[in-house]
Amino acid sequence: MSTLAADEETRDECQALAQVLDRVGDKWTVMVVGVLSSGPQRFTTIHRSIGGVSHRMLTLALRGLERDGLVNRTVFPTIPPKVEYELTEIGRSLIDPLMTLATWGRTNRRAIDDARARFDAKAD
Amino acid sequence: MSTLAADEETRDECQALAQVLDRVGDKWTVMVVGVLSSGPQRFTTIHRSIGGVSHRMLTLALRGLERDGLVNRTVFPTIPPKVEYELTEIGRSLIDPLMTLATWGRTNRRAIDDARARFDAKAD
DNA sequence: CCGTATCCGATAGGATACTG
DNA sequence: CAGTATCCTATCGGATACGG
Repeated sequence: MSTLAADEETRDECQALAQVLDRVGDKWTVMVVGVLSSGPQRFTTIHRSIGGVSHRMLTLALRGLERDGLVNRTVFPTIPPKVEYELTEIGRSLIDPLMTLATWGRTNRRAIDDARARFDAKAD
Repeated sequence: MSTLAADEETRDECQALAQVLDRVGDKWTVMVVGVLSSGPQRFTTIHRSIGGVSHRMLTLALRGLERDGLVNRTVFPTIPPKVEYELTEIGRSLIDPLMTLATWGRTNRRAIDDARARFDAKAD
């Protein structure tokens, strides 16, 4: 079987999928997961690694991940303060599904860009 | 290996992933893919199957998918007009990656909801 | 039946500046 | 260094109505 919403049971799959996208479908969250997949990182390190993300949005993305239990936040009460973020077990379990999607993207990027160009050309 | 952005090569993965989410990360697109995964459907049928989507947003979602070559649109010049949408080969190839994500969501939904509740409780 | 246009509110997201 | 608050803009998305 390879359908997502053929029957009642798979309708549930769509809901689950929608919830996942609600969590990681924003502009920066998956980037954060990607950066943290290589190990614990400090705020500033993440910030530089991603590049282009505003201070504010990175904070929000990290809060969201922490709230959902995908990321652990550890504060070292030093001066200046040091805060480390790391993926939790469940956070790490998200990497493979995301990799699957990324692979699909790399495989089909060219075809999609071409289709898009053709579509836009027809639209004059 | 199980990292997303450890080195330069995998940074590319993140870009690909970001592009995929740009395409399917909106509120309704994956629902449409889900509905169409069971075969060609007319506009109104899709509209009813999803439920809750506005006429306008469904049109936009379908346009986007058509533009990217994930969906074929066929117009039957009858009166009243009949328009059928179906996944293309590349569109169907997206189903499995999405299923992987959906499965992750179903598996971890409970844990995430709990973590969220705990986080919100602490925040008073 | 299908598509588009218009209007409107809600939210995402950037820039900046201020605290500890 | 890390987090928060404020302001402002652009985009998302719903409701409605009209055209083919």
